[in-house]
Amino acid sequence: MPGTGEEEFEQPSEILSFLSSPENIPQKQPLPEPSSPACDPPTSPIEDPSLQNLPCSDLDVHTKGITASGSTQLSLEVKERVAKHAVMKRRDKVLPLEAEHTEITFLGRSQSNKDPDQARKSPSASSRAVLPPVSGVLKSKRSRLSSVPPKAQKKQSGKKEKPRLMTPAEYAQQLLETHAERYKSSVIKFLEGKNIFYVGGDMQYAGERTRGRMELILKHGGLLIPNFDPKIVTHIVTDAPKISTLRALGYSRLSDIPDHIPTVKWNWILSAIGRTGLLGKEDIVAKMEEVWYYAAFGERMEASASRGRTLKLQARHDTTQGLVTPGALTDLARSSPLLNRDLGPLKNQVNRSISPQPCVDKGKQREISEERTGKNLGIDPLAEFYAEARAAHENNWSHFGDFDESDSGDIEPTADEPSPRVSQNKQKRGWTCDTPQAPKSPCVNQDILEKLQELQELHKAKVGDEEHWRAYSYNKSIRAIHIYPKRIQSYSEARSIRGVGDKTALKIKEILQTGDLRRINFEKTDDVKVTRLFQGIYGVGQSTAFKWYSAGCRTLEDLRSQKGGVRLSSVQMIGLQYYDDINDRMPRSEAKAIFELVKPIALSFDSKLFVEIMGSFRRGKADCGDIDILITRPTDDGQTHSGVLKRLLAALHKGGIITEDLAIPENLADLECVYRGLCRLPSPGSRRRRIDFLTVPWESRGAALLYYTGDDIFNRAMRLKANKLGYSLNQRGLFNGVVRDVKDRRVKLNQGTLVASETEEEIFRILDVPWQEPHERIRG
DNA sequence: TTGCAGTGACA
DNA sequence: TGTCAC
DNA sequence: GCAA
Ligand SMILES: O=c1ccn([C@H]2C[C@H](O)[C@@H](COP(=O)(O)OP(=O)(O)OP(=O)(O)O)O2)c(=O)[nH]1
Ligand SMILES: [Mg+2]
Repeated sequence: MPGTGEEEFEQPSEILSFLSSPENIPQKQPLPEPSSPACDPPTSPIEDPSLQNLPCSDLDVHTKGITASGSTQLSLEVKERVAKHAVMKRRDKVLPLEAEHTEITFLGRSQSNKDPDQARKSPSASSRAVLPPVSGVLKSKRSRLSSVPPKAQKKQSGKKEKPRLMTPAEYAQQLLETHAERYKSSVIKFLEGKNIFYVGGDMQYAGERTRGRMELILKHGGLLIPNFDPKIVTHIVTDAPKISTLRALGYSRLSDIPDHIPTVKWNWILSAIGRTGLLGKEDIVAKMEEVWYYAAFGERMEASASRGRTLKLQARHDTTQGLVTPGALTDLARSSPLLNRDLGPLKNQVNRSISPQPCVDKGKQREISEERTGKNLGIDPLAEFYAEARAAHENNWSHFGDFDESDSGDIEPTADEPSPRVSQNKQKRGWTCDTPQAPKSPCVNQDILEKLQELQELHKAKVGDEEHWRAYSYNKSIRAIHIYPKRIQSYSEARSIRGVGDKTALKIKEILQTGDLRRINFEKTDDVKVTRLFQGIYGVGQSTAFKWYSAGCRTLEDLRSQKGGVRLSSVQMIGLQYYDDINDRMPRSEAKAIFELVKPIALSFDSKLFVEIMGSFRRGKADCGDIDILITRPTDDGQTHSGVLKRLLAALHKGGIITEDLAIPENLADLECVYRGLCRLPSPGSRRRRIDFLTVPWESRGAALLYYTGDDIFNRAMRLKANKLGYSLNQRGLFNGVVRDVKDRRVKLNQGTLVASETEEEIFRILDVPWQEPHERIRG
């Protein structure tokens, strides 16, 4: 519809001012504009190249207006919060955008600015992760049985010149006998009086990590107990999995460990060491009393908590594993003796020697695990700590100020100004204003990213809170690594990146050393594959998928034939019927074409309607998983958009554009409602596409725009930041003073008072998030 | 140990 | 309420 | 899984 653009341009002032908020001004796209010309001739008949840019002067005027009025409006309190938050703005920010954008539309007017390679990009996290099972299936076989990839073997044989092999107990003994004296040094002996039994990852031999740690224990005044004796030992320090730890202790159950002996992780000591620079011995020792915080096993938390802490962790495990069918099935399918699969690669190692693996000789196993944890940079058991300290000083990429997990920081694409500290070391990464460029998809750590992404997808497909958050966490690690400028070289370097913890760092190390990540194949079991297939059906999630799997279904055909008596809801039937279509992403041009059919119809009902296409389209993505359309209308003339959706849907049904309904708003007359359905271009051979309508009251348009533009991860990050600042953000607005139910959060007792909702920038500004164009709001 | 966004539709 | 989706 |  070439006409639309023109028409909109002449909108009356109120609309104009709404539209001219920065997000709607055609961007002059300073984008990287990667070479490749081959791409994306916008095939849409609607695409009209003749519609050119607006003069950008609007932008300045508008922005000025906003800031002026804004500053007077900000309450002191708010300012303070913002100022406080500004601290974390100093982080080094990088524009995370995938150089993806093709065009930014302005009410039909468009400016195309094609970008080639977006299409190849991995699907955004928001898209339903239904990778065609093929990819998984094909790859999966590979090294399931050969647990030591060739590369690894080569490596080890080449570079290991290990000192004499000793068991941990032997080494501890030796230390006690020969070296104890040398630790009279000036370090704070916060371990004085503590008798520690240390369990490393490997019971057979004391690896370099184990040795280093034992020395540290002694160095800080601890007494190492070579052989566990409950009458002597006061603390058990272990990073090993439950089973190994128990074996080392000679117990068969965690509950056999006497209650007076806290069982803690190495972190317990590590963080105490970390405090030596800051606190005196007293304080450190006091801190160390909070032993539960470092409890090695959730089940034992109570025991460690002599100071009356209680726990829910056990319960949590119970509930997740208590989902009988799925849980049991998965575990059975694994035929692994280990029920707790959360222990990461380290445990994986141990596991291998136990589980029905076409086993590998013990020696090799050991070397791998040693190698992973030590060597390279990491011989030093303090490596982690150094890395952290270093990070805090010279490396602004990671741990920064002591500001919470600044997910909020992630919201910001790049620092508006280089913080002084930042500008010095890291000028390489085109700073501040200078860098409209995403880390290229062939990122230096690409191999790592791919592996982690795969793992993330696998976890996403599983049931249970645990898996859910694990996937969430992977997302963060992945983004952090993606942004990280250098090739990661070691465990400690990985560890120094905010968002990469112990488990992930170990995985990275494995990838670096072996080029592979066994955890992937370990997780990629049959049930996960099938389950992912099922979850590709619209309306089917983890729960249903696992239910069907337990009912014996394995293929879509099984479902069609109701094998095992499974029943599909009507929505799921539609989802199944159009499985391929729905899981396909449409080219941007098609989204546009459909939209351009819809919009005029809506406008024909009421020319003052605001009808825009949102979601990935507005973010400029080259392909869209669906079409998201926002409808609202100014109320200055006393009218509203109430009822238009109903009429619009009727018309679209009639015109054969909408073909199926998936969810119909409760009350079509409300100003705010949501519709979901399927649609198609009325041309032969066209595929079904998902389409969503969202109508909102005019006053909510800013918040709605923000919400509906996404991406989802960006939204969550933004909302998280809002919370941290004491606000609450949703699709209707930004609210202040929301009181939440203590214990059992999430529940709001109070709706709060509206702070902002009419424009996007207002919300950005109050939250002190630098303005970002839709195409910059990509975090998936 | 806790929290990790916040909502609507549907069965 | 749990499940799924945005 | 990560951070606090
Ligand atoms: O969990 C979610 C999912 C979506 N959204 C918002 C952001 C998103 O951009 C918008 C539209 O959702 P959709 O699922 O269509 O995602 P998209 O960003 O448009 O990507 P796709 O191309 O897959 O449609 O709704 C959320 O806030 N949270
Ligand atoms: Mg979408």
